[in-house]
Amino acid sequence: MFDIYDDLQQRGLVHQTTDDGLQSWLNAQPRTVYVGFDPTADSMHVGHLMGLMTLHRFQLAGHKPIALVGGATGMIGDPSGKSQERNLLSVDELRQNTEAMAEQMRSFLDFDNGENAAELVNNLDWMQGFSYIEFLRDIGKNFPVNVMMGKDSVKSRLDRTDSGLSYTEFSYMLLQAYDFAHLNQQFGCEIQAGGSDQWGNITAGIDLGRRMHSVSLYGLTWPLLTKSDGAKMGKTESGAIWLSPERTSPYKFYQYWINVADDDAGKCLRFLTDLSLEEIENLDRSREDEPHRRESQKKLAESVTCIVHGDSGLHAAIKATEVLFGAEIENLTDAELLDIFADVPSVEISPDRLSGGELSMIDMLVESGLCSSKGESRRTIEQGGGYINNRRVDSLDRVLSVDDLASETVIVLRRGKKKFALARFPS
RNA sequence: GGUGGGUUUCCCGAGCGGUCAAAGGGGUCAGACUGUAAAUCUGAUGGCACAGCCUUCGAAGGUUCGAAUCCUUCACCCACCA
Repeated sequence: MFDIYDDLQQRGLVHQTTDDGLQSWLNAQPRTVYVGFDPTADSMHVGHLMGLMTLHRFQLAGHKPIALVGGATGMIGDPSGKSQERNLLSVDELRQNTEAMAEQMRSFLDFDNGENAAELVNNLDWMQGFSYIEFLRDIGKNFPVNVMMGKDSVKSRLDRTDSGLSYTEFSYMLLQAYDFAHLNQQFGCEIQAGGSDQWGNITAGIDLGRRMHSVSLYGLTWPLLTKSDGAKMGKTESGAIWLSPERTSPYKFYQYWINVADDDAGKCLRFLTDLSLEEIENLDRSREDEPHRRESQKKLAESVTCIVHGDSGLHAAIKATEVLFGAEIENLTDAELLDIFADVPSVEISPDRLSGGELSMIDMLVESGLCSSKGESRRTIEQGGGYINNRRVDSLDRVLSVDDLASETVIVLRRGKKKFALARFPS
């Protein structure tokens, strides 16, 4: 067992705690900690990494982690940090999402290592048996509305004139609070961790535990992971970065971390990797002294991709990176190319047009979707932004031929630095 | 209800009878530099059969050799007065 509090503290992961004695309490004996995840989609995304890694660390330190998937709370929608009432998901969607997320947890937590094996629970299991009357009598009775009204998550919504807060969302914290009390009874769980926006819900659970069972519970929040420019980590113009390879390919996932700004790299390394503090400090120094080597980003991308996608996913991502950012592409097989460019859009074109010498680069860029009009295509080529197999096209009249095939039937097109498309000419 | 002002290309915003596909800025896209970064610099930025042609300036009509620019009607927005 190592000092988890000290570890979290040094990594900057302690935002708020409910008790100053938390550190010694944690070190006294193995404890059971829980973090909740709402099943809002059929995959988790980068935003969930903080919670997953926190549980992961607790487990490494010798404590018992419980990952709670909110099958029940997900039906309500947490108003914390949300500016608008949420749309309700269907029971069916929630069930699928819950299962998919549970599967993804396996990369982060060990569910069968005996002593402090992780537990996976779904609050729907204990919530669905409740009748409304029962819940009001047993649970609701313990919540003073005036206290609830004081919570930031509620207050901020009441202050808005453009979007209110439904009774349903207002009641959300009762459900989450009950989860904590319930896990305490069932698993002896005594501490709940969460993002800083969960503070209100966590303390509500602690209050409930004291009122219902006279137990002392603890809470811990981590800071929100944001970028130095204020934006949310894990969001790109094209949407969130997901953990599921179907939604975000390992290559894209890897690239996201490779491209993390220097200013954010240190934080990400501390929050999202298992690297020792000593290693991280070395990387900090490397970023300072030889930033061009980007050791931090490489290490970060490697580490995070590996835990999410495993060794094979990591290797695929690195291989793809080498090809995409390497020299001219040639002498590869279709299989290799299609694998590497798995998440690149592709168009299928009749091979006759290739052998007939009638397929111009101008048309090709438009047909592949890299350019939206011939004018744009023309411009791109004129400015040196059009590439075939990573080799720049220098003439507006360039016509594609069978000699341009990078593999049996594929030509790799590129616009600018990073936008690729595949043209396939199946025979 | 009355009187003025507005509606411009992705956004903001100039233009006020021909030299207007329409200044300038932002954004975006390419290029250079670089570290697959940031900053910076350069170029591009309606479509096409691209030294030319076609379609755009709230909508529909009209005046004129010619209109984003003038007139009429309609729609929406803003300001001031009731």
